[in-house]
Amino acid sequence: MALSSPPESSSSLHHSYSRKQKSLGLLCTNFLALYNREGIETVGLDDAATKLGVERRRIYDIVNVLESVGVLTRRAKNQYTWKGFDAIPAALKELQEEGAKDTFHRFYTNENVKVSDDEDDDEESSQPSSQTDSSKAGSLPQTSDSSKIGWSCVTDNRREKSLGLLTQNFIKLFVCSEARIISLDEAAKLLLGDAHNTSIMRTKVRRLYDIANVLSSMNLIEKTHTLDSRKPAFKWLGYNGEPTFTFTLSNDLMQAESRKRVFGTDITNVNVKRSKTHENAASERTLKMKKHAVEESSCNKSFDTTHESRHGSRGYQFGPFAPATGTYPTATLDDNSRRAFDVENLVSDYRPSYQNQVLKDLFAHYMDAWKEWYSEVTKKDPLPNTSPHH
DNA sequence: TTTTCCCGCCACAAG
DNA sequence: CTTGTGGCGGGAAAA
Repeated sequence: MALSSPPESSSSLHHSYSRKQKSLGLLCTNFLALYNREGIETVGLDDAATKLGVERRRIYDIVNVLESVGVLTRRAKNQYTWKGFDAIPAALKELQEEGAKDTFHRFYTNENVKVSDDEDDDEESSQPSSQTDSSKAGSLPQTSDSSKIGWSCVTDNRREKSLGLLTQNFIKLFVCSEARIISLDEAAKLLLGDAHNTSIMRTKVRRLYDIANVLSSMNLIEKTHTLDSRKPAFKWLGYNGEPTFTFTLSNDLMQAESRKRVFGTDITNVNVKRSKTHENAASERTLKMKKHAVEESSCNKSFDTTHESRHGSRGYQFGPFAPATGTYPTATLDDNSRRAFDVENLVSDYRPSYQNQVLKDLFAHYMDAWKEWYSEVTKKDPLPNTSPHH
């Protein structure tokens, strides 16, 4: 047993295609690592797709939900403005107010999810002003709607059918109710208010999975289980700060990232395609870092006492998604720490993840910080390095 | 088996 | 027309 990792069957045969390395959540994490640093002000979709080695389509998914939370704003075709995590609080507040306004009176109880059967979400209701679009119009008395706070969700027309709105509505569920934990099934049902059409709901849930994954990588929510610890569900974390990688790395990484980027040659990210691909050789035994079992519950709670959202200053401060409110009935469970998860993906090179020089460099910095953090948390350092911290 | 959810077809809006 | 955006759901990996 060389590598920790999955409980896969016996001999590790060709590690074929793995969905985990293609997940939206991971992609989002990388996206954030790439753009969440001072100095960034615009992000181009092509640029992102190229650097991250994915198709455009996926970038749209991420960008749409990030925009729903204010981290990004569409500026023009193919171009977005980076607002950063600092824009989240305001966006959240806005959602809350907005949600409280319209028909979003959901009464939840700590132990019982009660939902009235009447209609529900779709926050566009509000003023029943029949806005029969087009056809001249000339002078409309109450035109109003001149976006007050940047992106407003009203004013939207046909096309705006999902993802962005779904994300906002999903967040409203948390932010406008007492519910701290909601399963996607419940969310889908609530955000649908109707549909028992399995088909409709199935699709909705698929979208929610996508959204939940990127929201998770931002640490706005966390995967857990319902109170009766049965069905998987998500817990609202709010804006506690850290987006996965919070430390700022030195300049050399910046440099690395801005290394030449030519159009014709995209990164080597091949499409392993899904299917039982035989997998190309590439089995180079290189790094084989043994991942210490972090399960030592020791590392949990620690940086919780003072959660200032001021990230950016160097230093580690990983936010291991930690069970801040440590309410895990039975410890253990799938504690796939985002962090450990990422480490594993980045370290193993027998499988190409979203590669790029950027990530390699990022990983190096990340490892250093991790070592430091590790030795501090568990008074024993994994290596001769001793952190000077008291 | 069920749950999670990636992939990419293809509709439709912009150039 | 071509290109940019993104619904939508099949079906395969993961649990």
